[in-house]
Amino acid sequence: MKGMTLELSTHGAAGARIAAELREAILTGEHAPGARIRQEDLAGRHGASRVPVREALRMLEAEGLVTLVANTGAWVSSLSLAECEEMYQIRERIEPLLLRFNVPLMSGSDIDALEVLADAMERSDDVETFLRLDREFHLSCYAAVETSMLGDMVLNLWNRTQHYRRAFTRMFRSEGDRSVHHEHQLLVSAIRRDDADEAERVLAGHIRRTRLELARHPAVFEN
Amino acid sequence: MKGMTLELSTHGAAGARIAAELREAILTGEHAPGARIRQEDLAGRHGASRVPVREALRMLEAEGLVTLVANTGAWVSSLSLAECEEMYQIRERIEPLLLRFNVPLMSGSDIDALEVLADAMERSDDVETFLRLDREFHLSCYAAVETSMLGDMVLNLWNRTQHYRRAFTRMFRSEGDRSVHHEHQLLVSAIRRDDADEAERVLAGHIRRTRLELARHPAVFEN
DNA sequence: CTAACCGGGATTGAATCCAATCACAAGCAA
DNA sequence: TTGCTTGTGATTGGATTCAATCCCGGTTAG
Repeated sequence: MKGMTLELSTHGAAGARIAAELREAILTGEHAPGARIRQEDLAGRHGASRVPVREALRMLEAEGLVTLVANTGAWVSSLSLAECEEMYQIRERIEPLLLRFNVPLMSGSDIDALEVLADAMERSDDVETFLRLDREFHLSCYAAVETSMLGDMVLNLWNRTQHYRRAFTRMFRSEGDRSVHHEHQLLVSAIRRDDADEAERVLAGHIRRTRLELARHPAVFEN
Repeated sequence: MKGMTLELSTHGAAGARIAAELREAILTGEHAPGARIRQEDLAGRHGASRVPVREALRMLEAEGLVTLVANTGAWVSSLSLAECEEMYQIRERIEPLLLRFNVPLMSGSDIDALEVLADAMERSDDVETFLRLDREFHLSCYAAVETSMLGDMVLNLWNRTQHYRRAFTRMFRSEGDRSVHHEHQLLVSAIRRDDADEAERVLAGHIRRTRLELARHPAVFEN
């Protein structure tokens, strides 16, 4: 009876916990690309030693969120416009596939929830809620299929480009782009009709248009 | 003059070095899927302590080559047939894209080298050389574009499925499949004509056919 | 005979300690 | 002033040490 299963014995998860919090801090923008990450800081902040901190940094490096240089330090990764475009091109190829896997698995209420998200997003004016709803909308399109490596890859691509999506939205959202919402509606409609082919086409076009829009605003990647 | 730049100051690279050797041991089949990996063993084998060993394991876990369970241990990752098929479907979508990036960058001698590989592969009878040449042929199709994350993703997919490609070849190569060589020739020909669209189509079909062939032989994934 | 229950050995996880490297500023020479 | 050198403090890399957990026997009660 000494197991204490209640507090889910936190031994053996320190690295993962630190990685999760640092990942969150990067995704929320609390740590911007290029920011230096000091091992001692992180260790202190989490009440741990530097050993699990270094494991966490290795994990985030593998995810591409952190860049490590031997004997020198760790920084939040940055992307050039070319790299970001490459990621969008990859997304354009694989997200439709993931969507195809999901379409036949989604229930009516799943799709209703999707529509609610799309509507809420259309009405949102705050940048952060817009970003949060957009992310949730798209990831919800892929939530029906249980853990798959394709899902992990897509999530990772979203994470690595998150900062630039935020920067873009902050700078150019005022030039309001209605077609995003239109495409989201088309996507929901195709999913509801169980038309995977059409859903794939709409999603690919949506990502492609977003990429072209981004390429038209290289200022997002300055400094 | 104490710098000793000759022996490229090995400090700060122990984890990476161990990871590279373990990765190689997994890819060559020296460590099969399911095999237990003990930290102390690896540490002893490389004359290092367990700290860099654990970093190496984290890296390989992120690559999907190793599976870690907290407080329990590390094993060489295995794949189910379904997971392997998923990876082939992903490859079918993204390798043509990577090929498209490369086609316009390849020189005449690059393409000649490709043809030499295809011919050598056709004449090979040993399983290991067949595998090595097949891998080299395909990866050479992507070698012109410098380091890109798409290239990393593709390489990773090849690595994770390497063992099952070997198992398949060992079991069923006798039922000799000529269309592989035919498709390789078609691919070289399309690249030489600088026809990226056709190269994409041929490659996607090639990967797709390989996947279907694999799915027809689930015995590869037993045990 | 079966199944639950210890307990020791093996193994992993994390903290501490020491070594190696780097960034940077002060000093020096041209 | 400008550029190079040098030494010192800050920071990371790796080894050692200690703690927590798990695996797997044997043991014992039912």
